[in-house]
Amino acid sequence: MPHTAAKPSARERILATASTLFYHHGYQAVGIDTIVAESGVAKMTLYRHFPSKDALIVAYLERSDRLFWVWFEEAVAQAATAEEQLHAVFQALSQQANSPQCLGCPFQGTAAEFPSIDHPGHQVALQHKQSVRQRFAELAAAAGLRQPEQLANQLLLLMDGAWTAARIFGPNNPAMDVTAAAATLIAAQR
Amino acid sequence: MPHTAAKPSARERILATASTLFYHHGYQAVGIDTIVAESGVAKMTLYRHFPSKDALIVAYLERSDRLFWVWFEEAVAQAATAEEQLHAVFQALSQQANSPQCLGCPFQGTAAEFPSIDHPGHQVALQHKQSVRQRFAELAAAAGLRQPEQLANQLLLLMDGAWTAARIFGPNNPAMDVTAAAATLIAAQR
Amino acid sequence: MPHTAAKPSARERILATASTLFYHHGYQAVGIDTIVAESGVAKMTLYRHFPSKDALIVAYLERSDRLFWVWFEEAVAQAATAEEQLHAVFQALSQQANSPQCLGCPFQGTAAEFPSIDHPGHQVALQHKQSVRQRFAELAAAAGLRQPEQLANQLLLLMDGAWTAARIFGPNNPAMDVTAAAATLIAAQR
Amino acid sequence: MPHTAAKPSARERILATASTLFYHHGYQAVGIDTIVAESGVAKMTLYRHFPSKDALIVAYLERSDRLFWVWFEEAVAQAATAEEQLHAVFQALSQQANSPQCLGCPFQGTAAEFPSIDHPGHQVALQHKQSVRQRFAELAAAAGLRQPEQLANQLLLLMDGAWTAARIFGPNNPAMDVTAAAATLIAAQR
DNA sequence: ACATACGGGACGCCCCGTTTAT
DNA sequence: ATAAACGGGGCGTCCCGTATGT
Repeated sequence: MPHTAAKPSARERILATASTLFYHHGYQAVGIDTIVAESGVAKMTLYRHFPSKDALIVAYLERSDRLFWVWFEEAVAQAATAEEQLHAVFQALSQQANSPQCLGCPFQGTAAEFPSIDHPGHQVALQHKQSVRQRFAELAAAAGLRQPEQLANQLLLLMDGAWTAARIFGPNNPAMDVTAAAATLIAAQR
Repeated sequence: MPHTAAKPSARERILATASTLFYHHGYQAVGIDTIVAESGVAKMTLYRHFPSKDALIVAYLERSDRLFWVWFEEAVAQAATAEEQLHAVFQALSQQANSPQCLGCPFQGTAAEFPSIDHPGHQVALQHKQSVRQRFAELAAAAGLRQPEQLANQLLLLMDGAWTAARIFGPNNPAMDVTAAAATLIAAQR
Repeated sequence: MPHTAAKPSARERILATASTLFYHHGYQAVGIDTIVAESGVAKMTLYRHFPSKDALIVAYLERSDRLFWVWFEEAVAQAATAEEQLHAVFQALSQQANSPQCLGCPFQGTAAEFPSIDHPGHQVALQHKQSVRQRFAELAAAAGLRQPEQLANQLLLLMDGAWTAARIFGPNNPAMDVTAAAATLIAAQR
Repeated sequence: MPHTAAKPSARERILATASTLFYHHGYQAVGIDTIVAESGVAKMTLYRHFPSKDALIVAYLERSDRLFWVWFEEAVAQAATAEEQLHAVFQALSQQANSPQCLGCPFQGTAAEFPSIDHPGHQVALQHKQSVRQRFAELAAAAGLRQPEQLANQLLLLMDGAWTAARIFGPNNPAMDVTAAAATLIAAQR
């Protein structure tokens, strides 16, 4: 049964609308009513698919996580060796963080609006960052670098610094030098 | 008997209370009534000193900026040469970002809750980050390093990455390796 | 089973509650929050039905006007000739003004709390009194009395004096003699 | 020691200012700050002379009572016999109630804004009205009329009706016929 | 599934009567 | 006497989640 894709399901419409709004304005600034109005569904429909606003936020974050890894592995796939793959990720990051539509990392915003580490949104953000760190460590180990765990930490710092720069500075921000910084840190572990 | 300011002024009490609350819970999660109740002043008193919540937020950010520079220059003052001063800053950062009470950088949270670059809070955050970047460039130039502007960008990325790690991970986070990363980037420009 | 409006609508509950509170305590002494709490509705519900407190006051006054005329015409209906109808009104007035739950005329209180003749509440009060005066004139003319306009003025003075007595004195007030006074004034125009 | 009257005492200035404001705008609509500003005294001075706003209201009402009786007895003094004195009072009333600056009876407004009969202001109003009723009864008895108590009640109703008309209608109101009405009621008791 | 309403609660900004400090 | 402070209250708005009616 081919999904004819002509009519996106209500759930997807809601999630897409909420994603855009959350990413651009934050969570508390976007009300349920706005999401309902912009996605053109009834409020009860939203609450049948997402039992609460927090659940919708978590769904948005999981979607963001999936999209992040698509982007990440796409960059990785363009290089052959593990070390080159690390460089490729930071080249992609430099481009992404300086593109006009980039507003930084959704998980940073989540941790900012929900500082309590117990909040479900914060938990998703934490797990996401841990996964990124681990993926960096995997690539560093595969590249035969000396201290893969320490390097993974340092690369994570660079990446989050780049996302922050994108958020605060807008385009043409300090993240333009993140590729060189990553290269320096990687080279130091060779 | 010197009356050594035994009773802090109402303005300072309000600002101190608001600072703690804003830093721990964000802006939209903290209501004026809560600030009024916790600081033990009347609502009218608050509104005489700060004409709006936004003005109070800006005052909090300016205070945060002052405290940041006190912290920064204290670290700088403990080293002799400019290059050592850069190292000192990142040693202090590593400590600070891994201390239990650290919740990251207030300006990052500000930019997250007020994504529009026109918002007064976002503007204060932007100027703060630009000042940090410039101070890094000054120190790098004074140290006779080769590309002070690029290095300043890279160090700013590291610093913001460390603040982000503190916010998301809590204590014992990847920022523990920020000192080594900074040292590597600095050494690469020698 | 006829569903005979078993559940009074929110609008009516609000208006009934507000009417009682306004009549007993005045306008400025009764807050929106009190009305909301006593009528058991949400504040937004109140503001959906009445866009402002002034609008609610006007609705209360219009309701009072309707109830006044129901009371007035009920008294009129108990007599046959126009002159007897005038007497009947003042008999009802004497009773009403001396009943324990009577607190006088709502429109007098309105004009007292909103002295400016331009205020919407004052305007409603003025129109109400003009209507009463006109109705007296109609009845006087129908009774074939000599100076119906002057008599209408005088009867209006008596009626408002009775309402004032009820308000200030409570039960057993000078309004007990209003019926005789009206009879004397009517007889003088025969 | 002749009081040179050049410098009215602070107390009198406050009371005069408050009287004008209370009479024109009511009690709850006039704030202490306004009275302080308009009378040009310090707030502490006001509170040294009047321990509370209610006390100031009572002082205003007592002053109004004194002025009322000056006005009343001035009218009485212009007639010889008791019956003519009653007529004179209502002639003065008709004039007063139709003068442009007349806003009705302060005691009616008091009873309207403070419906509870226990309120100190309401009490002053009640005693005032009782005194007027009694003075009418005295004059009626002195004139040898038949039912002085009933007549006093009726004349009080007329007077309060006239004050109400002045308040609600402004100038050119039904109180223009109050003299004739009083004359009719008096004649009926001759 | 849409649209509308509802209940409960919080919030922002403002004003008031009164007291205290300077 | 100037000025600030204080506790309490008020109005109008918003939001979340639920319950209607069609």
